[in-house]
Amino acid sequence: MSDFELLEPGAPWGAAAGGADPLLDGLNPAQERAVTARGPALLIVAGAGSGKTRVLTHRIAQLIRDREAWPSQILAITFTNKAAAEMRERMEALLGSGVEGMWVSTFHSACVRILRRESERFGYVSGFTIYDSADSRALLKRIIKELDADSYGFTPANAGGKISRLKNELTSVDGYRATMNESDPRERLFVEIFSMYEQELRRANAFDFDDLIGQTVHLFRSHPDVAAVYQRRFRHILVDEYQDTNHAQYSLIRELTRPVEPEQIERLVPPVRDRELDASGRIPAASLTVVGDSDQSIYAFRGADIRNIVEFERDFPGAEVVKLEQNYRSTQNILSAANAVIGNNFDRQEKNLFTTAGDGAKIVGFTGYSQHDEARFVAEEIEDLHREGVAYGDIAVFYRTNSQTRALEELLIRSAIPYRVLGGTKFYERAEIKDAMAYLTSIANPFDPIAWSRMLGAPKRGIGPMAEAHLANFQEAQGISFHDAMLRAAEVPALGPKLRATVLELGGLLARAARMAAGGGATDDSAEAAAPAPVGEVLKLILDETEMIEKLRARRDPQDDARAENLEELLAVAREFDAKQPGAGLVAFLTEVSLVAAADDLDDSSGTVSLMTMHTAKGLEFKAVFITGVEEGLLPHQMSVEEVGGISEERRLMYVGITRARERLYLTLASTRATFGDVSVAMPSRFLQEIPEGLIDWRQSPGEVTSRGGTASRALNAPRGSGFGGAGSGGSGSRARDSAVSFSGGGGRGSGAAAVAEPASGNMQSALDKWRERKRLAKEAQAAGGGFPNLIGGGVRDNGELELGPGDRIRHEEYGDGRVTGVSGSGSKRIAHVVFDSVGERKLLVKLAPISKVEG
DNA sequence: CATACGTAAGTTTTT
DNA sequence: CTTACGTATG
Repeated sequence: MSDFELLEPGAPWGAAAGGADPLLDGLNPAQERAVTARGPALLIVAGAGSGKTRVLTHRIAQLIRDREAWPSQILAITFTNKAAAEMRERMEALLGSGVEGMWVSTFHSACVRILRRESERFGYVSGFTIYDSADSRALLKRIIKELDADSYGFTPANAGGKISRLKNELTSVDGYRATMNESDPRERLFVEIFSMYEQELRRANAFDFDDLIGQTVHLFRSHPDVAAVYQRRFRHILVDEYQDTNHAQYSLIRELTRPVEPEQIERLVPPVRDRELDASGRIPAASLTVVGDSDQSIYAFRGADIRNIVEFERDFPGAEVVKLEQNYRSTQNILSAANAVIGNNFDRQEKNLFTTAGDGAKIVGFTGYSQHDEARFVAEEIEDLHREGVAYGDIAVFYRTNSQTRALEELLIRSAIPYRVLGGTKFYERAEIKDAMAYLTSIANPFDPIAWSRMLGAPKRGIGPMAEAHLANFQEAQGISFHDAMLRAAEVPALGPKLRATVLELGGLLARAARMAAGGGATDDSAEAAAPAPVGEVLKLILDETEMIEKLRARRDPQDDARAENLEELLAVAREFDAKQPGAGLVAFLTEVSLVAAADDLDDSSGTVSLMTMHTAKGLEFKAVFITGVEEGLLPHQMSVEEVGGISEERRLMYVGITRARERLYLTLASTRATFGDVSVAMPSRFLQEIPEGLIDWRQSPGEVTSRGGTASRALNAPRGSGFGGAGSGGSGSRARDSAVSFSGGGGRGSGAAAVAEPASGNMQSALDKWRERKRLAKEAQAAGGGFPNLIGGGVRDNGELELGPGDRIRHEEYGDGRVTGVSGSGSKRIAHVVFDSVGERKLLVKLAPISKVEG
C-alpha cells in the first residue's frame, strides 16, 4: 500500500519532532481536545465560526500522521462536494502528500459509490440512472395519469413530496401499507402510486435521490456480508453538519459503526488478521466523530431530525462531548446580534458565542419603499465597499426565496457589479441541457424511459406521443432495451415508413455512441479494441448528428442563441471533466452532474459578488453580508408560520445568515413587495426586534417608510403604524451621506407624521432636501409607468448605440447629472465611469443604465 | 405531429 | 409577471 509513503523521514514535522505538535499549534484548549480525543464516539458541538473545519482536518491529519489509520480507513462526510474538495486540499497541505484512498464526500456521493459497486446484488446494473426531482415528477405524472389519481387530488408534486418523506424515514411500500388507514380510499390509492413508482424505478434501473441513502441502508441490512466489508474498512467515520442528518442518513451511520460479527469475518477479503479483532473475536465498531450545531439546523423540511444530535450521547454510549464556543469569524456586534436572535428559541441548550475580535462596525439597516429601492441600496453599498477595498468576492447577498433574485440582479447589472447567482435555476435544469443530457443518460442506461422519451422529442423529428407509445409497448412486450426496440422498429407495424426510418437512424446513432462510450469491443469498421471514448467526444457526436446547436441557431429568437451557447458550455464542461479525470467514463460524468449542489458552484477566485439563499449559505463565510427581505412573511416565511416549530427553524435560518458575516452585516427590507401583479404591504420581521437597538445603524428605518406604498409625499405624511414596535425606528446614527437621514430621535415613535412635520430633532435642511428628492423620484417613477415609487422604470432599456467619451455630460434617471470620466469594456459590456454631481462616482453599464446624453 | 396562441395557475428552503 | 398546460390551427 502506498499509504506508507506518507511518512517520509525528514518531514518538517512529526510526532517525534519533540515539543509542541504542529497540528495542535494555535488551537484553543477545546479545539485541541476535539483533535486529540480518542474513543468510540465524539460529539463536537461547534458554534458558528468556531473553527470546526480546522479541527476536523487536523484530527484526520493526526490520525494519519501518527499511523492510527490509513487514509483508506477514513470516511469523512461533508455537506457539499465543494466542502469535500476543500477538506481534501487542506489535508494534503497538512500532510504534504496525497491522501489517496480516503473517502471525503457527501452522503449521496458516498452512497452512489457503494451502490455502483454492489448494485448487481439486488437487480440493478451499475450504469443506473439517478433521477433528480424533475425526473421523479415526470415518472409520477405518468403514474398518476394512468391511475386517474389526479381526480383524488394527487399531483406529481404532492405525491413526490410524500414519497420523499417516507423514504427519508426508511418506510417502504409494505411498511406504509401496514400502518395506513385501510378504509381511506385516498390512502389506498397513494399506496398504489407509491408501489408503482418503486416498480417503475426498478424497471428503469434508476434510483431517486432519497433511494441513494435508503437503498444503501437496505443493502447493508439485507446483506451483512456486504456491510461487513465497509464496517471493516472504515475505522474512522466523521460527519459534518450532523444536525441536518435525516433518519436514513442516521441509520446509514449506525450500520457503518456496527462491529463485525465473527460469522462474517471468515468471508472477508483480504483475510482478517488477529490484531484487527477485539477480545470477543469481533472487529470492533468504527470510531465516530460528528460535528454539528443544533442552532444551525435548517433542513427539517427535508427530514433533518434535530434529535440525532441532541440524543447523540444516548445513541452512542461512551461518547465524549466537546464544545467549541469561541468564534474566530465575526466581530462582537455581529455575534451579539446572532446570540440575541437565537436566544429567543426556547427549546435549545444555552450556548453563547464570544470573540476577542472587538466590536467592529455597527450592523447597517435599511428599509426601501420597494424591493427595487432595497436592491438599489444593496448595489450602492456594494460599490462603496468595493471602493473601500473590499473585493467583490468577499461580498454576498442572501435571501429567503429564489424569486428575490430578480430585482437584485437587475440593479447589479445596471451598476456593472460582477455577480454570480448560486443555485436557483441551475445550469443542469435548463431544458436544452436536459435534452442533451438525456442522450448521455440513455446511452448509459438504455432501460431508462424518462431519458429515452425526452430524447425522442428533442430536437423535434416527427416522433410524437403515438410513435413513442408504440415503441414503448413493443419494448415492454419483448423485454428488451429501448435502444434495441428502436433498432427493431421494422417489427412495429404501426410505424409508417417515414417514422420507421427516423427511428432506425436515431437507434443507429445511439448504438454508435454507446459503443464509443463503452469502448472495449472492436466494431465492424474499426479493428482496434478501443478504450472508452472521452465523454466530450460522445457528446460531440450527439450534438453533431442531431444538429441540436445548428437548429437552435437557425431560429431568430435571441433566447435560442443563449440556449445554443449553453450547449457549447456543456460540451466544454464535459471536456473539462475528461481532462480532470481521464478515463473516468460516462457514468462517472453523469453521477457528478446529478450530485452537484448549489454551493458547489462557488468559485472563490471569481471576483464576483455571490447571491444565494440562506440555505445555500450554510458553511460559508464572507467579509460583508447582506441579508435582504427581512420581512414578516418572507423571513420568517409565511408558509412556516403555521407549521409547528416553523418559526424556530426560520430563526435558525436568520442565525445562520447573520453568522456568515465576518466584518460587515447589512439587514435590508422593503415596505412594499410586489408579487405577481399587485403590491402588498410588508412588515418588518420580528427577528429585527430581537436584535438590540444599539447594534443597528438604521440608514432608513422601517418607521421612516410608509407601509402604504403611495407616492412619496403620501409616504411622508402617512401614519407610522406599520406594526413595528419601538425597536429600530429611531435610527440615531445618521451618517452624512446621501441616503442617510434620521428624522426622529429614539423615542419618536407614535408621532403622527415623520420627517417634514418633525424636523426639529434632525437637520431641517437635509430633511427638506430628502423630501424634495423623494418627490422627484416618485414623479419619475410614475412617469415611467409604475403606480408606486418603483425607482426603476419598467421595460428593458437598450442604450446599445449610445456613444460616450470622457468629458460628456449625461443625465441619469436616479442620480441626476454627471460627467463621464472614462469608458471601459466593449460591446454590450461597455462600462461608463461617471462622476455625478450629487452622489459622486458610479460605474454604469452603458447598455442598460437609465441614462441619456445631455447637450453640452 | 408541430406550432401558435390563449388561459389558468402558482412561489420555501434542496441533495 | 412568469411558466405550464390545453386547445385550435396549419
